[in-house]
Amino acid sequence: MAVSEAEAAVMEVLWRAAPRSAEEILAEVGPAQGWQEGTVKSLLNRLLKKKAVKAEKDGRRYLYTPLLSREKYVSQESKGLLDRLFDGRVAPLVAHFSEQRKLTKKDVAELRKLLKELDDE
Amino acid sequence: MAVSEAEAAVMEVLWRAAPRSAEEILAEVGPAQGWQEGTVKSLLNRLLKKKAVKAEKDGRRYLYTPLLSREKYVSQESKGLLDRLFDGRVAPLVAHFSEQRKLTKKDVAELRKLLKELDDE
DNA sequence: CTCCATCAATTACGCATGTAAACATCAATT
DNA sequence: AATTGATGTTTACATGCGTAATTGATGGAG
Repeated sequence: MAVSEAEAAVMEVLWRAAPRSAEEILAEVGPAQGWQEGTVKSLLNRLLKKKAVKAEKDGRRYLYTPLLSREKYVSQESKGLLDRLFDGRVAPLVAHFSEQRKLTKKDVAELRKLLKELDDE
Repeated sequence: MAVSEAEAAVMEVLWRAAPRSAEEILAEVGPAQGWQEGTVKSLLNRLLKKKAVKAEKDGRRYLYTPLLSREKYVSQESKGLLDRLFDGRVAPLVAHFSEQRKLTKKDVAELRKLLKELDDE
């Protein structure tokens, strides 16, 4: 079962710093998403069921820690999109953004650097 | 309302060639996805409701044509992923694929070419 | 004309999701 | 010990999705 988008918002908090209590997570994600307590609790429980986080007791409450790494999650999502829309190839994806003028100067500079580094191998 | 993944599979058929009848669409997408008639009809109707396709009567049946372009769909999906996972910047996305060794020789060659063309502007 | 075959439209159903209320537990306070 | 406040657990409910069966319309065969 995949981690949904709302669940991912909770994961993001945990990826920034963990372990965290439900209260801390709510404080960080609640306002931005307009969520309240029950919602965050539910998301945490679904993440537990999906083995994307684990919880350890800390006195009266629990502290949550990610089990699924951000790297892994990002990989899955990215690969999914790439396969579905660009036949699994990266260059067409970048070409797409280029056509949409979504490449900033900084992007271009970084891409150049990246390619140069690939050369030096 | 967003076009779902199953719906997108139907759109792909129409993007390849349109207008098409439900029967033709089924023939092309059914076997690959393991769908049968009713499923494809439902998806077509949902796409109609979402204004992603239009239908025009052709004798006893309908011919379907995309209203949503593939370009636009790809843009929405790509931008969504980019914003959610890479803070809206392209270079980190490519760096990610590079680290995952998902860049083929061909990708690298094409990226080089792309950057060169950007130079010539 | 009536009946059948062919399409499309409607309805259905289980599961995931987003969102949250209700309930349970338990430590701390009165 | 009883109450309260903080937390976590369970249940709920509307919506969307994947999948399909059922119903409805309509043009062609007899």
